[in-house]
Amino acid sequence: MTLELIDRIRSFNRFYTNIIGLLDQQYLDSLFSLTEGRVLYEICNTEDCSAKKIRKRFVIDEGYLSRILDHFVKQGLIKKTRSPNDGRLWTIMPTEKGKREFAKLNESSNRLIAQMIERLSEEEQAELLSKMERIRALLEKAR
Amino acid sequence: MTLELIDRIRSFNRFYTNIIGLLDQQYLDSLFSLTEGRVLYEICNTEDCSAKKIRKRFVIDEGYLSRILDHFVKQGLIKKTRSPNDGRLWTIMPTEKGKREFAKLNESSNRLIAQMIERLSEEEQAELLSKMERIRALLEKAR
DNA sequence: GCTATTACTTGACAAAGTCAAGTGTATTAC
DNA sequence: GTAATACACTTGACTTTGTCAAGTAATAGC
Repeated sequence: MTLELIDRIRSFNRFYTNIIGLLDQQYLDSLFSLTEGRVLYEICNTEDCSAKKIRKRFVIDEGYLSRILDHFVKQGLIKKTRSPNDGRLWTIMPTEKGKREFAKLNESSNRLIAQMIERLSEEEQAELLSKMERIRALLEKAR
Repeated sequence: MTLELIDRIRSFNRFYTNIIGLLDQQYLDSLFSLTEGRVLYEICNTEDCSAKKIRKRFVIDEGYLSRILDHFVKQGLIKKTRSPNDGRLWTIMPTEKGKREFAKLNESSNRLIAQMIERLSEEEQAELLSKMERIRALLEKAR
């Protein structure tokens, strides 16, 4: 394996870290931190969501997550109910307000991505996506 | 522009955020935070480096950067000298120790990337890189 | 039923990042 | 030339974000 190859992959990683950083700046204007946004995303996109399931999706300290969820409850964004099957688990459901806030965040993320690619032709946009998905397939295969 | 396209790009972004997150965990074992590592990288890879130049490479609070540099000086990783041309600027140079520490960090990053792709064939590795570089070209063009 | 494990919570703390005012140097406008 | 302005960086005060470990309550394994 050449160092050249690795260096260039790392260069891409720095580049893409910046891209993600730019996109994440939207959170500065929102009510949410980046991590809170990610948590809300999982809550709104996971069947029978629980803290346990969220922690399977990405690395986050248990206590920190607990506090974020607590904060969401206080803001009226989610409801927690004890799971009927297993009393240690809490089932987490977004409230109507939670769904609305998530939809807002979602739209603003969509707008940003749209801006990011608006100057590309349709062909180029399709090419971009197909390359992304190929990268993902390769990296997942390599795990 | 279809929503489907945007959704799938966002899905890639979440995926790649996790990849970068995994790679960044190496910093937990090192003497540096992620941001410090990035700053040290720029110092070791920029001609006539200054705080101003670092801030052109990525978004970082001026005061925060100043403190990181101060910390590096105290650790003996860098030397700051007033620029002869413009007394407002400080020229930042890594010391021998700074270069060594950076080399360590660098090697451990290289190892991680090597691990990440070791199960791919040479052809697949080359394909991965070429797709990354095409993505970068497209996104830079679109700016 | 006793022990161990699991899911989550809480307290204390540290790290990371932000904001605004402050210092010294350079540039611009007259 | 000098007064006003801009620039590069520093410092103080602060908030946000994240971590660690001990604690509570429920379940699982024997």
